[in-house]
Amino acid sequence: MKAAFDPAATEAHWRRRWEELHLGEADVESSRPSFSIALPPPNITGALHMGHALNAVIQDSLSRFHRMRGYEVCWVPGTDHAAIATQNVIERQLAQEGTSKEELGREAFNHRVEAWYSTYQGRIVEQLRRMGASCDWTRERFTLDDAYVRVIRTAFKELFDQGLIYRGPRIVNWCPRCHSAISDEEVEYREHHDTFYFVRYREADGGSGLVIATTRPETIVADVAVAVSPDDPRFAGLLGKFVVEPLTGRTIPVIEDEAVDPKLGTGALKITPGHSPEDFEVGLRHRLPVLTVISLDGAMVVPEMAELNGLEVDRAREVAAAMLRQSGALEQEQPLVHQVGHCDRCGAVIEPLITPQWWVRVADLAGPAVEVVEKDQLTLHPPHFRRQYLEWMRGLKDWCISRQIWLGHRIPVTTCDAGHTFAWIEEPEACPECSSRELTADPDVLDTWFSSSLWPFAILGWPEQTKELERFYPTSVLSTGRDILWLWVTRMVMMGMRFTGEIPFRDVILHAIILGADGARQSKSKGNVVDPLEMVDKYGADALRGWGATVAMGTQDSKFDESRLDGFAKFANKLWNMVRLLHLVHFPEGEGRIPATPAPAGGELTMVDRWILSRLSGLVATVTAAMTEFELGVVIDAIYSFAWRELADWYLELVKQRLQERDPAALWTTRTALVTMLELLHPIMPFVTDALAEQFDQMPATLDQASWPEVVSAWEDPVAEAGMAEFQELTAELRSWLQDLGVRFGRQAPRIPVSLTSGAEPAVAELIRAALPTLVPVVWVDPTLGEMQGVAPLVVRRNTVRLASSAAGESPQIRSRMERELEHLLQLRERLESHLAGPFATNAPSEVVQRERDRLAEASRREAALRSSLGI
RNA sequence: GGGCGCAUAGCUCAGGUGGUUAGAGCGCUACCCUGACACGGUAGAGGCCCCAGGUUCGACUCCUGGUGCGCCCA
Repeated sequence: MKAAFDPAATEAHWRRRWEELHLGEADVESSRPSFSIALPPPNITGALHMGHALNAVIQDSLSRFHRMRGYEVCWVPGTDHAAIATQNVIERQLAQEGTSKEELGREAFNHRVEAWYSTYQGRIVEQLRRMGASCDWTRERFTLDDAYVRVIRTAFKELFDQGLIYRGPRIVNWCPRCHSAISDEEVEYREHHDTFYFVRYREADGGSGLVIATTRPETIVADVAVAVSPDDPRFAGLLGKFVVEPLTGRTIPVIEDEAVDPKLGTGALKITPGHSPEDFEVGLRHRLPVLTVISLDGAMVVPEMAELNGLEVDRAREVAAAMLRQSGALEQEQPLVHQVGHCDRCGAVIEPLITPQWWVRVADLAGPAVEVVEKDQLTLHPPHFRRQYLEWMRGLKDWCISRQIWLGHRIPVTTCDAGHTFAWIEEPEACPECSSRELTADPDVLDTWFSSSLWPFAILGWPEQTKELERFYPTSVLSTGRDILWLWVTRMVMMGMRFTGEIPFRDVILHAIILGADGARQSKSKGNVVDPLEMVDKYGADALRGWGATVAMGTQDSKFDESRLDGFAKFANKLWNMVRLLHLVHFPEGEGRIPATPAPAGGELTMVDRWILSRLSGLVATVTAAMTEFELGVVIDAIYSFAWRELADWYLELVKQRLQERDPAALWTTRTALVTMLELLHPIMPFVTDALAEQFDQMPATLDQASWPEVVSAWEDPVAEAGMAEFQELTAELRSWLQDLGVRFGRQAPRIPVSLTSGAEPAVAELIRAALPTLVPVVWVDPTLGEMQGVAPLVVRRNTVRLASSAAGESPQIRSRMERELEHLLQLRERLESHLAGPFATNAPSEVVQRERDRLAEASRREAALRSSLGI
């Protein structure tokens, strides 16, 4: 074995091996229980970032764990065509090239899109593979595949035929840049510093009227009413009267409506149903007409007012304000900070507009989706998302699923010249009702969240009743970023319930968002995106995965911290060398596989062997429980500290000599501990663990095919654990003591002669006597020999160590250390005494009280010893 | 404005059904290139566990209020 772990060389080899073994490929015919995951299909708009990496780590770790536990695992990968996002990216490219999609034409545009897809699809798959994702690549899906198109049309037609999808003019979030409607969830609210304009509307009969406050004076020309809060005394006399809209002079009524907040602005609100969602609702309630003065391009359409007509909205706002100022209607202007909707894809300001769109009637769909969470058939992790989910679902409005863009799935609806409108799966040539061949296809495309809402069952072959569906649906786990809960998870649940009658997944893991090192969300424009491949190249895939495990369970968004990867890269190397230690025993000069040796009889195991086996058994229990609860952070912490802080730092250090002597108990115990640890770690760090498992004889081709370790209760050994604890404490104290004495620790430095008096059980005393000098440069001498004057003995529990040499001389360091220690003990004793003298002694459980009494006794003993040493 | 989450070492983060001396990685100091590993070892410095009340024998942990930050929704 080489002296250091080389991730780059190892990883390529193991990726190939896993593929040769068809590791990720699910067998529908097997008799094992099922475990399935639908990979949230990444947007094919770009490469994956560290958030995707985290999600891949979670899913892959769970997949590998379940394989080892004997499940038939089916983890289906894929990508999403992300229509609006991709179209935006390509449009930006075209703009840079000085052209546009209109200039290019549909066909050439589609070629550009295909080229883009093939580049990034490959890139994404490459990234996943490099991270070690053991997906079932044979089942990879893309949301534009023919089969997927059919799924979408089938689902759409079913909903359409049942009246759950309808078309109608309603106010929508219109992005003038994308030239499309977008859903409520795709609107991002940002703070704007604008002006609050206070505008007087006089009464039609000449009265002074009232003043409204608005941020959008340009829409005054589309006002159809002024509303005030019911029973607002300020406006009581005006109700039912008419006021004059101050730009074009139209008369409009004053109405009352609950939606008006009397405390906001002036308490009077202009009502513009054509350009405000809230006003649209008010308009419906009062049967008001709708005026539209803004085009789909975001320009004013007011033929009767040349000053405004054709202007961009922003410019029109200034012009309208100027006109009002001039006419005296504008009475006041105030700065106002408020939230303004932006398109979360392109950043343009959203223009609420009335356009005909396709809608999903969600009322019927939401019910079952609420029920399954209420009844805990579907569990959200972390649990606080449960309430958020339920509240959001209960307040759900109809979902706008049509988009006016070029890219995406066409809405499968056609209208004939006789006016028959019908949905289809195969594109029709004639109207099914009247056989007319004069057909007009709907020009819109579908929201990508509609198509991806079908993902968990679409990838398993729905609407056919496939074996895959029978076998792997409902899927077991869905893991995704917590920002996707509304956009996607909720919709998958609704659609899953509607089309399959079952939940699409049992557990949903909502992981944290990975922020850039600067604390901001990763974005290309901010330049803080970290490419997982770069991290894999630099630290190795296992290190990246170790990092992923530590952040997997955070409830809070997490700043990316590269130093964590560095730590795990070092850990991988540590593991490598732990195995190498045993390997060198068997093969001092070459290659070979560490042989499996027979288990020794119980009596041959030393206390140290029994200690590490006991710890190992506890580790198996901890890791298994944590894996089952998806607590990857607990898993990696537990294994890390066992491997490094117990197995490497103590067991291997103590067993070296016995290994050289080929002590069978030592060989067997070391191998057992190493192999079990590798098995437990394999789901999270598959490369280094497989590379190391390969160094052992009688191992499966990959640890994925090993069976998950069982807790061995016979290994539990409290006696060995207690003995080792005493040994470890004495060792640590002795090292510290010697350091304070100024003892040199070099290779050339002579061993320090010390004597030991131990009141511990013979086995523990023997352990100390035999093993301690292998860890600390001391040599035991007879306690009856002369003791170094002026240097106090070291007392740890039942053991006393005295310095027997004259080499160190009188040591001021040790004296000051003793004094510090004494001071500490005095404080501790006082605290304990007052504690025990108070109500604690009578009220606390007796074992807690006893523990405190023991501490006090121990402290008093040490104090007395110290005092005598210090001569005070 | 409503809801949710968070506040722990210089930085990034764990943690605990309330009970010894609160942990990790990285960084920092000193010593050690010892036959697994310098991608290492040993020792160490560094914490009013955000603030104020409350419950309790006992609060970093539970409750209330406050402050600050983040996210989601209006």
